[in-house]
Amino acid sequence: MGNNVFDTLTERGFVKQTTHEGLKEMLGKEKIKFYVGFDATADSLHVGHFVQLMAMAHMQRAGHIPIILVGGGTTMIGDPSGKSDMRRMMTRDDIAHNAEIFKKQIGSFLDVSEGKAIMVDNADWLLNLNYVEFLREIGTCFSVNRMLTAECYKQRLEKGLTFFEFNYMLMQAYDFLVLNRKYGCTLEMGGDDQWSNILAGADLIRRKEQKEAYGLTITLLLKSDGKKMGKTESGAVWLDPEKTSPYEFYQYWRNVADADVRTCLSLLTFLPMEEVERLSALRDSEINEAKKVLAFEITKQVHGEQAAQEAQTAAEALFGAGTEGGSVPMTEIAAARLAEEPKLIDMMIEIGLTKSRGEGRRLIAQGGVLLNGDKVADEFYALSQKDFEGGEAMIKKGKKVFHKIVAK
RNA sequence: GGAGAGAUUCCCGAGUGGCUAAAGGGAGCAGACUGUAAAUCUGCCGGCGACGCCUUCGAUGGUUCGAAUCCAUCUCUCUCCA
Repeated sequence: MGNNVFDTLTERGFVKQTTHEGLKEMLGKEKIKFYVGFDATADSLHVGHFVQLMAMAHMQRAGHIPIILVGGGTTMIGDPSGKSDMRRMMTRDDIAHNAEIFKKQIGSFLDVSEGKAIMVDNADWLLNLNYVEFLREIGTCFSVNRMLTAECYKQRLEKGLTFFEFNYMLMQAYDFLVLNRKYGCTLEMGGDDQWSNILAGADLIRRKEQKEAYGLTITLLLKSDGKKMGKTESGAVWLDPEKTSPYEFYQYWRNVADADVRTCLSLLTFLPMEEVERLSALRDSEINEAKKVLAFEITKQVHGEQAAQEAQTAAEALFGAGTEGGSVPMTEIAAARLAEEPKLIDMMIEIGLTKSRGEGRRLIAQGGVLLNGDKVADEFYALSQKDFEGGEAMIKKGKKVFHKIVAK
C-alpha cells in the first residue's frame, strides 16, 4: 500500500504531538526502527497500553520495525510525569516478574518473529550504570532550569518531587540514545504524558550523535468526560483474561458513552475509516449497533475470535432474546451444599457480587437482586434445590451484572 | 539545621470533650426514566439476623464517668528560612 503510515495514524487520531518536521517524509521513504517503552508497574497490560500497541501495529504493518522496550530498569525509579504522588517503590523481583508478563502479552499482539520486531529490556544497561560516568556523559547535557519548566512536573513542583524521581527523565532519554547507537532507532513513540521525556531523548541524541531523532506522542485515550478510559470502579480494565474476563471486557466496550464510540473505533480497531465513520454516525438507539461492533472487534483483538464470539453470545442471551450459551461469569459449587440451604446473601459475597452481608441485604431491600428472573423479596432468602433447575441458578444484580452458579 | 502548619471514613473536606459512625461534596451502588448510552430525579453508602452491639478519625500510651476532639512520646507530610 502506498499510503504513508503517518497519514494513517493522523487520520485515525493517534498523533498528538511530533517533535519537528521531517518525520512523515522519513516514514514515507525508508523502513525505520522505532521504539515504545513500557514500564512494568503492574502484572498485566491495560487499555492504555493497548492504544500504544495499536499504533505500533499500524507502523509494523507499514513495514517499520518496532523496538519493544520493557522498563525493567526505569521501573526501579518510577516516572513522576503527570503523577501527583510518588509511586510505591517496587521490589526488583516484582519488576522482573511483571516484565516477563509484559513481554509475553506484547508478543501476542505484535508480530515478534525474527526480523519483524526487537524486544529489549532497559534493565540490561541501566542497572549497572556507573554513577559518576553517567553524570559526566549524560548529566552534562541536561539543564535543570529547562527540566523544571517541563509541564509534566508542574503538579510535583507544588507537592514535592524527589531528586530520585527527577532522574527518570535522564534514564528514559538515555534509553533512546542507547537504542539509537545500537539499532539505529530514530523515533520514539509514547503516550502524550511522555512528551517531555521523549523530547529529552531526541535532544540528547542530537547532542551526542549529531543525528536527527524524532518523537511522536499518541493521544491519551480519554472518555468524553475527561477521565481515563479503561477505569472502572473495581480498577483498571486489564488485557489479561484472568484479571478481566473476556465477558467483562466485552461489556466494558459495549457500554461506552455514545460520544466515545468514534474515538474507540478508530483507535482500538482496524476497521477501515469509512466503516468507522458510518458506524459512529448512527444516532439514538441505532448507535448500539456500533457499540456491538466495537465490543466485538476489540475483544477479538485482545482475546481472540472465539472468546469474542462467546462474550457476544452471552450478552445476547442475557440482555436480548438470544439462546443460552456463551461466557457468562460463572461459579461452581458442590451440589451437596444445597442441602444446607445457604443464604443468598452469603452466596453473593462468595462469588464477589457484594462486599458484605449488609450491602447484600440493602440490595435485596431495594429490589436490585433477581434470582432466575424473579425479584427476591426476602433478605434472608435461602437457596435450595428448587432454585437450581438444570443444575444452575442465575443471579442478576442491578441492570447488567449477571452471575451463574452451577451446582455440581 | 531553625521556625511554623498538618495527618478524619474510597477521595476531597467539616468537626476541637458527650446530641458523632462522624456535616457537605465527589466517586460508587440500587430504583425510576431509557437504548446494556448520557443527563435528571429518588434512596443507599463501616460491620453485624441490628430500636442494640462491635470496629474506625496517623501510631502508642495517658487524663476523664465519657476523647476524632485534652496531654505526652513517636512516625510521616507540607510551607518558610539556611
